[in-house]
Parts: sequence; C-alpha cells; structure tokens
Amino acid sequence: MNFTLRKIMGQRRVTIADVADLAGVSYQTVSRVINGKPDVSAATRQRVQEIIAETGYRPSHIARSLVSARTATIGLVVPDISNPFFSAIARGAEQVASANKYIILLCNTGEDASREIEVLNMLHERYVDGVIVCGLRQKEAPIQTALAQFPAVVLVNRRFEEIRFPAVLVDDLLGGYLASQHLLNMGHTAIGFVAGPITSYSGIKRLQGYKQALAEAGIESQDDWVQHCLPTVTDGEKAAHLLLDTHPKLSALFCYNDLVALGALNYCAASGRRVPEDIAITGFDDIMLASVVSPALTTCHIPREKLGTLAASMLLDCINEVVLDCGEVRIEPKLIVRASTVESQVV
Amino acid sequence: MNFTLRKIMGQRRVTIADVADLAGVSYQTVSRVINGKPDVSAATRQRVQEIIAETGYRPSHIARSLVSARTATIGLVVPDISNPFFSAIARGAEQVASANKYIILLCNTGEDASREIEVLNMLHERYVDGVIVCGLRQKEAPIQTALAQFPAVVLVNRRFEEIRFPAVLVDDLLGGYLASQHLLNMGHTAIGFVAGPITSYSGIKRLQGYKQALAEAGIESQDDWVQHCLPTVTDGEKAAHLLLDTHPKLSALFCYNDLVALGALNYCAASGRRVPEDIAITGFDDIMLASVVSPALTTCHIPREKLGTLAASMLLDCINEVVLDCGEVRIEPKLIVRASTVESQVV
DNA sequence: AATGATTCCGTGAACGTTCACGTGAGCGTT
DNA sequence: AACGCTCACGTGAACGTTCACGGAATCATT
Repeated sequence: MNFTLRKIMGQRRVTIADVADLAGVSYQTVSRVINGKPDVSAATRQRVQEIIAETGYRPSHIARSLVSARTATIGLVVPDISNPFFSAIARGAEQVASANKYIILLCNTGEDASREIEVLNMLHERYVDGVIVCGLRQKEAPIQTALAQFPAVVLVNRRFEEIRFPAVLVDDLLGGYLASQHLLNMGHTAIGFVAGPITSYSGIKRLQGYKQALAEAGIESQDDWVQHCLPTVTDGEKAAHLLLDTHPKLSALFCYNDLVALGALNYCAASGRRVPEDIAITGFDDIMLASVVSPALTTCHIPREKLGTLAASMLLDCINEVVLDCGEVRIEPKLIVRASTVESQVV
Repeated sequence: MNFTLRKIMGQRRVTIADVADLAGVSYQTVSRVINGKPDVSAATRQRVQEIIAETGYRPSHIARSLVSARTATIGLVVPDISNPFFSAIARGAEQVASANKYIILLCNTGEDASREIEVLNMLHERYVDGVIVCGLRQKEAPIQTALAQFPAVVLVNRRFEEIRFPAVLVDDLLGGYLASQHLLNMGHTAIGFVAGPITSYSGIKRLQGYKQALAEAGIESQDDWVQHCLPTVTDGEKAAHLLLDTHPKLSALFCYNDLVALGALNYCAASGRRVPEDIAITGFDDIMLASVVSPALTTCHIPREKLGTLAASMLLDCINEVVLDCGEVRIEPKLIVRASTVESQVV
C-alpha cells in the first residue's frame, strides 16, 4: 500500500476515480472492468482488479441508481413486524428479493393508519422500484394516490373495490365462514366476534363470513356481539372481557387472529371460565403459538411465508414487466380444529 | 393541469427542473423552497409550493445522498426475521430509526454464515450510514474487515476479543449459569445442553455458564452432553432426540432458546416422557410462546425490543458523533421459573 | 449622486456513476 | 501507399440534487 493509496483511504471513500488514478487509466476503463464489459486488455483488466482488491473499492449503488433510475430496492410496509404473521411474510419476501439482487426497506406503521401515507412518501422519495403493502388500515381515497406513485405495487390482505392493484389475498370471508360454521356445528348459537382493528380489510371480510354463517343457521347476528380491538394479546384480553361481561350468554368467541384469541384464553382463565366447556374459542392465522397454547387453538391456517414469497415474486414480475397485469391471487385458509372448541379432542 | 404539466408527468418522474420550469424560476430557487431556506420572496415561495403540490413532486433522496454522502439509512442484519427474538429487535430498531428520520434496510442471512459478508458488502455499496448486526455466526477475521468499512457499527449478542465494536450484549454466561444452577437446585445432576449453532457467540457463552455451574456443583461436565443444532423447533426436536437416545440418564435439558426448548418438549411428548417429572427443560429468551406452552417454560427473560431500541440509538449516536465511543451495554437476563422445571408450580 | 446594504435570484461546479460517442495505434488488404 | 477495420482507451454529458458563489435590482444612507 503506497503513500498515495494510504492518503486516499481513511479520508473519504474510495471512488472509481481513485482506482483509475492508481491504475493509471481513465474512470471509464475501471467502469468497464467492474461491469465485465469488453474493450479492456487482459493486462489492464488485471491491474485494475488488483487495485480494486487492494483498496477495497465498491461501486456506489447511489450513483448507479441515479443514472439508471433503478434502485433494486423494494419497500415493505407492515403494521407490526414483531407480529409473527408479518415477520413470516417479511422473511418470505426477503428471500425472494435477495435471490433477485433486490433488497428490502422495512417500514413499520405500528398499526397507525396515518403513518401509512407518511412511510409511502418516504419510500417514494427513495425511488424504490416497488412496494409490498400489508394489511393497510387507511381508508380508500388518499392512500390510493400515494400507492399510484410507485412503478409497482402489490397489496397483501387488502384490496380496493374501485382501483385494482395486484394483490395477494386470503379468502377471509371463507375463513370467517368456516370458523363460524364450525362453532355452529359444535352447537353454539350465541357466538361473539372479537374483531380486529375496525379499519382492517381482513376484519371486515371475516365479519361478513361470520354473519353469513349465522344467517344460514337462522341466527340473527347482533351488532353488539362484535367487539373491535388492536390485534394484540393484551387488547384481545380486554375485548373478551368487555364482550363476556356485557353478554354473559355468549358460549363461543370467534377471534380476529391467534394473538387476540390468546388474549381471550387468558381472560377466560382469569375469570374462571373453562375452554372449551364454558366458552369455545377460535383464532386465525395458525401461528406457532396456536398449536402450543393450552388448550390448543382451533384456527384458520394461512401459509404466511408463502404470502411473502408470492407477493415479492409478483412485484418483481411487475417491475420487470414480465407480465403486464399480475392480477390477484387468492389463498384459501384451512380450518384446523383443536382443543379450544372440541372437548377431549386428541390433537 | 396544463399541457406542459401533463406532458411532463406520466413519462418520467417529476424533477426539480420540471418544477422550476413550470414556476418560471431556477432550480436553485425551488431547492430553497423545498429546504425552507431564506432568500425567496413570499410570492415566489407560494407559487413554487403550488406547483409542487400540483405535480406531486418529491425530491430524490438518491440525488441528495450522492451530494451529502449520507443516506439516512441503516442496515439491519439478522439470522432469521421470523424468529420472534429478532423480529422484536427489528421492531425496536425501526421505531428509533423512523423517529429520527432514518429507515432500515433489512437483511436476512438465513443462519448462513457465508451470507453475512455478502449482505454486508451489499449494504456497504448502498452507503448505509451504519449497520446493526445481530447474532453474527461467522468467525473472526474476514467479518471484521467487512464491518470496519462502515461509518458506524453496533453488534447485538456478539463481541470480538481483539477489536471492540460498540455492542448490545446479553450476559449469556450469567444466563447459562442461572439456568443451570436452577436445574442443579432442583436436584438434577445429569444435565444436557441443547446448544444452538456451533458458531453462535451466545451459545458459546451460555455453554461457559453451564460448565461453570456444573463445576461449582462438583459435577464433571461431559462434552457429549452438549448437542448443537439450528435454533428452530424442528432442529431442537432432533437434537433432543439424539441427546436423550445416547444419554438416557439425562434428567434435565438446558436449551439454547425457547424454540429449541419447544422442540425438546415435543420430543418428550412424542417419546412418552413427562415434563418436568421425567425430564426438566429450560429455554432462553422468554418469547411469548414460552409462557403459553404447556408445561410453561422456565427460561431467561431478555428484553428483546429494548435490545433493538438500544442498538439503534447507540448507532445513531455513533453516526452523529454525539459520543465518540459508545462502548458496550450488557443486559442481565432474568431467570423465570415455570412449570417445565418445577412440579405443580403455580404460575 | 455615489455608496453601501439588503433582498432576491441565477450560474457553475460537484457528488460517483454509466452511456454514447470519439480517437489513436496497429494491422491487413488492395 | 492509401484505406478500412479492430482493439483499447479516453472525453463529454447526463442523472437530480446541494453548495458556494456572483449579480441585478431596490432602498436607505452619506
């Protein structure tokens, strides 16, 4: 490492011009070497490569992005990355992304609808090539224009009636229907719904499925059998408390997701109710917790990681215009019956 | 929206020059408006702002980064984002980052040590202002130079003996000691250790704690009481199987983390062993699952989200040179005793 | 009336790349 | 000997910003 080299390093970052100077060639030649292009003699190529190795030079992705207008970056917007549902999606998406030399910008909205537009604007400023947006809470109008800015968009677990974005959807209506029907089959007639966030698209669809199942069984569903809450354990516990206090006759609870269901289980334990003898409980998503809690949760299985890989590969298809219209993929949830709804169920 | 405007939009992205043209000013004036700088008349300022609103113009973060040599981006490297331990860290880090107008690039190494250098180089090319690296698996030498490239680094759950990087550490030795001591106190003398990845720093430290506790109790620890595995449920199950098959006399298993412990529980259930009567089991981390599984897991509690917020704020301090040396923060794990080690324990 | 200060705005260069050219040396062909 | 071709390499411009200037008005001051 000669003096010139030492002088360059440690101060600023090594640039293509530094490498060019050290190698005694123009920056264009270095560029050709980096990108494996022709029109460089073997001797020069090798010398440049040596200098690159010596200096630890790495081309600036920033500068490249500026000229190519592509960042090889995709934005991932989730309500809560620590929720196992979304972290599994993130893992799936990351895997597909990195396999295609893309990288993921992670945005957590913290279940705060107003942050959604905020982070989308941030991502737009950063010229991401596309975004995967999970479980949007925000109402229609403003978010749509925010989404329309992007070269490519894939929604997960949300769709709009008017504008169709490519989306990976769970058939939540079916899921809600299956879960409710199962409770009805078990002989329950007064079934509460611990719904998730009131703005959750999934929640609305599951509510529809729930109502449909009840209607088919000739049961008039009551609006105050439905209690909204944040999709967390503690909030689920509170919601179950509220619901069972005001409606002691409820003999079953259909819960928005497994975390909420766990909250409900906790409240039942605390209030001396036996599950499933006194109260039957179902969840949604089938996160690992569901099979492990006692009693094990009846729930709807969702292939979470697959949602992520699907969303990412659809997004990449859109970005690279492999297909012009990615459309919507709908995934069927599968009811998993466990001990929380069936007495002496052998799992 | 006039013709010129319509012509500009829809083709390329709106740039500062477009706004300048439409407003009949120079790009510098627009720049002043964007950045809220003086030397712009009220009238001009307003007109520019109107054009910005009309066109939906957003400044290019790429171009800004190129001139400022700052990206307001930090890299987060984790072995597995779907592992609740790391997703909680991610949430904490994201929260601090976004509160400071930083954004996170997520990299999942999939427990693959060779990918660590790869993703670090990617992050370096992208000029991140700093990196948070969790649970490094790679051995010393090559990774250190990869890390040294960055303006700022914070390690989580790993440290090097020779080069000191700022780090957020769990006192794993203490944790391993506490867990093992607890098992000894319960009367166990033959205690296996279902260790995590052989290259895990945490695993090595917990092993030391385990050995120390055994030594103090006058028990000679045997190397083949230790079985390495990936930190997943399925691998934990396999490891427990192997360990209990070859050493039937083991009456307790100290597990690398709660996921592995769950695997061990599963194997015990499958092989007809009662927990804790036949085998006592402890985990590590205290993820939600631990308190919920049956029997509930004795484990070491780690404030996971706090690890993330701590790491991120340390990193930002380094980046902004608030402090010159962030040093190391060591967090004490807390033993949580539950039913998996104590008969008829009331939780 | 000339000077200075202030207000407002524009120009040139730079950040680190890539792309589209241009050019000189060497060689073979007629 | 003049021509064209290939090879190897360099130059200028562009990407979209910000920074450091410079300069033309306007107004008050001496």
